[in-house]
Amino acid sequence: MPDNISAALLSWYDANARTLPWRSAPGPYRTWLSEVMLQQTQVATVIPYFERFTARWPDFESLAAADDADLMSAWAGLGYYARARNLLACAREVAQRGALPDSEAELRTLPGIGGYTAAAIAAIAFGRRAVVVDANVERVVARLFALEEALPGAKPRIHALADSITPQERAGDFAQAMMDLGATVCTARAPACLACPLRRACAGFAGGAPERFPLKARKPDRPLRHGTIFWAERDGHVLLVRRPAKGLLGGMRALPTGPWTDSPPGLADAPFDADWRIAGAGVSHGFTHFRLDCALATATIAEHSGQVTGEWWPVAAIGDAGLPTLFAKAAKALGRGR
DNA sequence: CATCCGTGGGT
DNA sequence: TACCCAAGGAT
Repeated sequence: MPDNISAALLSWYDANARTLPWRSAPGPYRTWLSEVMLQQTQVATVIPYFERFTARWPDFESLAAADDADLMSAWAGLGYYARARNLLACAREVAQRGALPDSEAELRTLPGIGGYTAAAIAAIAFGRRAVVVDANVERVVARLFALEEALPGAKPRIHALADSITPQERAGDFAQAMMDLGATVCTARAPACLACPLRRACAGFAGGAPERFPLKARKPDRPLRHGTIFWAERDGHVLLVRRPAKGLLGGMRALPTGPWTDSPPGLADAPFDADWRIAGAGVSHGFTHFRLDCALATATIAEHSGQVTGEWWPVAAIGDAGLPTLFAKAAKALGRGR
């Protein structure tokens, strides 16, 4: 049965593989870059970022020489900004070593490369047999075997089952085929079982309710937190700061804020004394594990007193500052965004 | 092992 | 609308 599954899937893939930028001119650099961008991020979102990155930084050497701020700005909007910091650290390490290692174990030691990404690069870029398990594979496997054990506890079991159906040859194509299948046929909400090449082998389909798998524990509600975002304008420029390297939106250029709190903090934590005014509209933003409501405070000043650490950015070019979405929303709400 | 870490698409 | 979900990794 395992051989039947991989053969049927590879045959389907040969006829139905998606055309994706990283599948043309393949190689270690493009495979690595795409896999990092695709972590917890959908294909449609990644494509324009991948195109811009590969046009500007076509190989490890050019990326390794990139300016940190330029890299972070180019990543702005893609989320999970630790990926961008690790991307740069990884590129510099690879440039120093001369090449990306081709074994799972060595790949696994590089910044930003965990178990999934190491397996994916080994299989896709280097033709190694590796067991590649992402959320698509988890879903397809859970349905194929009608797995009653819930995630995340079922991960070891799913990995073993994925191993059992991974072929000795073409493991990279097999992995990509599983992900294409999960993204286009074996989807989370309404799987298109009648179009599935694995239908006859699928215990979930046989049971009549494949969409029930994989079982998952319900996630707790996200708490609501509050903050204030400060828009300080002087002579056509707005004050921007660099957030601390670690933590939320770490390392990103940003508008000044105070810490997030359980109730609206108002004008506490303003970057300097001024005639701050709360704007009529605020911004709401959802993060992975909490929701955030922010008031917007504005001040226009002739010159600031005291030390202000940050940079004064042309308001007309605020769209080029590389701001994370929360702050891009704030600029837009104030009529300064694009 | 549980938390933390973004964002946009789809329903 | 509110929620689930996505080519996960680091701590």
